[in-house]
Amino acid sequence: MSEYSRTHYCGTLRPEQAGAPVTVCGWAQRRRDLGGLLFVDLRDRTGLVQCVFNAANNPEVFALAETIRNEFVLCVKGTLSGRNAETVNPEMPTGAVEVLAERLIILSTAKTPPFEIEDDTDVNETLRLKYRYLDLRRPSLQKNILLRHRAAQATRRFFDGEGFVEVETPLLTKSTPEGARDYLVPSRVHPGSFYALPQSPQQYKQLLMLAGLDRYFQLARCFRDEDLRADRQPDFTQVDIEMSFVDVEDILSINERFIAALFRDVLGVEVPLPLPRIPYRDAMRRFGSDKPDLRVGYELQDITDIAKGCGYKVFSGAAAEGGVHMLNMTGCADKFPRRDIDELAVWIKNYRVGGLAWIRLIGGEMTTSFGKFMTEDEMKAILSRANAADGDVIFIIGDAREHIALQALGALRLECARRLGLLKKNDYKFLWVTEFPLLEYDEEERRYVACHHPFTSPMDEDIPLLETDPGRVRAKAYDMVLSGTELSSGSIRIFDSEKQARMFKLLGFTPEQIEERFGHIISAFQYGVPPHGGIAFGFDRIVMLMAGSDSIRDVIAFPKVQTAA
RNA sequence: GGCCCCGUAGUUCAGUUGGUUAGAACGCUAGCCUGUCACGCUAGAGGUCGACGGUUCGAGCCCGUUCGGGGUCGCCA
Repeated sequence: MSEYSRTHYCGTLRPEQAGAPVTVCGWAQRRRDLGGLLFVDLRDRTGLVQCVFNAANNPEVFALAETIRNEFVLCVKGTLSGRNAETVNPEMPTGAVEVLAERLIILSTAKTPPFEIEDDTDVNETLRLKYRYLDLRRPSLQKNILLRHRAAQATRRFFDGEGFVEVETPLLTKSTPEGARDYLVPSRVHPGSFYALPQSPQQYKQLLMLAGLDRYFQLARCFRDEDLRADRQPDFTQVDIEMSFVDVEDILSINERFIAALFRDVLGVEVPLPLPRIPYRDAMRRFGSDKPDLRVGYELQDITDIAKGCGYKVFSGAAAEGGVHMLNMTGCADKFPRRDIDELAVWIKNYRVGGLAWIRLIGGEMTTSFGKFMTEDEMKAILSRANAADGDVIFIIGDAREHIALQALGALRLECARRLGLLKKNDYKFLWVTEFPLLEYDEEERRYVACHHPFTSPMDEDIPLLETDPGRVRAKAYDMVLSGTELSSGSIRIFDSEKQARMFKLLGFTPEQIEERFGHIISAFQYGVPPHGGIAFGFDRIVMLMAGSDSIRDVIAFPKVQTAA
């Protein structure tokens, strides 16, 4: 035992231990010097405890204590003492006790930190990241890191309990064929060649199914060389899962039980199961998003039929090729005065739409941005479909590209909800979005590309459409969504080599490209493939939402900034 | 790559129409103080107003460029 061997953590001391000799170690949070009496709040990861230095009892120790400054690292030996009733601090968990210091070891001195190590200081994030080791001393970040740890352990417990095997897959891999940009690592052995860091362990986990591991999981580090967002880092962690002899139902069932167990174990929050399921197409039409936020009640409505051939050229033009959609913010006309609507009309252009049409019904009067172009009947049809009443404000967006109109209106729905204060942090609204499209047409490459990845299985009933109408084929692909954030994404894989060949052909790969990019996995698939599928959760995002944080950086010990530095 | 926002003591901010020596709070330093806990009191130090250029008799403030940071769209199989 060294002379500074700790007997107790600071934040754990309670009156029951009074009278005991204690040795506590930590950082000086604050010093209160009353002349002959000196108080030091000592901090470790469990919290604070007050240490008392008394000049009358122990002048030498007191003299040394007077040199203590914030963030000095100390070892204090003494006796734990219950405080007199009038000196108890009810604000602190350890407020009923204090350490009467008999010995002090200053283990390390410290410069004055560039910002105060406290939760309620709102310090510039750049500075906090520069001194991340100091930032991480703040209780709120310590709490987040601990929360992340508990979430990771709960994840391992759950999947271990369900018979999953944790397998590590390589970080230095062959470049993946499609998707995000890879991070590259030069090879010493093969000059001019590069390893790619994995965007996900996709092909490895499928090989593990071929290998007969049956149920695999991994807390997998993944890398994508794309621009950052508040909820996106180039270097992140997935809860990666793959299962054999399953179809969509099995995957959804076990993974919603996982998320329920996680929220119960870590937060004490009960997630009602089964989670609601919304097919992708409905999600887009009702919410203008493939990750709808169900904390918001307002839904979109399709008025393409009414808009078709109406007097307003903007609508009729959009309706002819794309769609016109409407959002009635019922009873919110007074919350969105004309000035705010004009502001939203400018803001919405970010979403690549031409503008925002609106109807405002207030005080028995109707004002609208487009009424003069419509017949009375056309206007009535819109109001009737909106089930409009006095006090409503209705937004309408049309575009020749229907998904653009829907996405813009979906973004507007969320922006309105944000302004109305409807997005509550502790309101956890989960759902599955299912039946994602298998393919989408890439205008630049002039071919269909896989929405998910080229191993995603089409839905059985849509297989006949593969060659005739590829854009309409739905996939056995699903996302779990929590309050407007995509938590996970997965699919059932193709395990039939004939079907896989059709898929590659559809994607426009030449035999040479297929051999070069997927040759390895295709030859593996000739040796007995179980039906299999999986999913991957964005672990950082889950923890971010659990922590009630707006930024993924708050739950990563050493995050990157927008320039990926 | 596009759009929007931010940049003034160590920190968080204020700074009038462009006008003398750029302020406050917290923090820091020194002194006093034996029951504080955001201790108190007294005194003090601390600024290239992100950088560069321009307009002006005069710029923290106006204009341009640029750097750094954030949000977002594109992008993210």
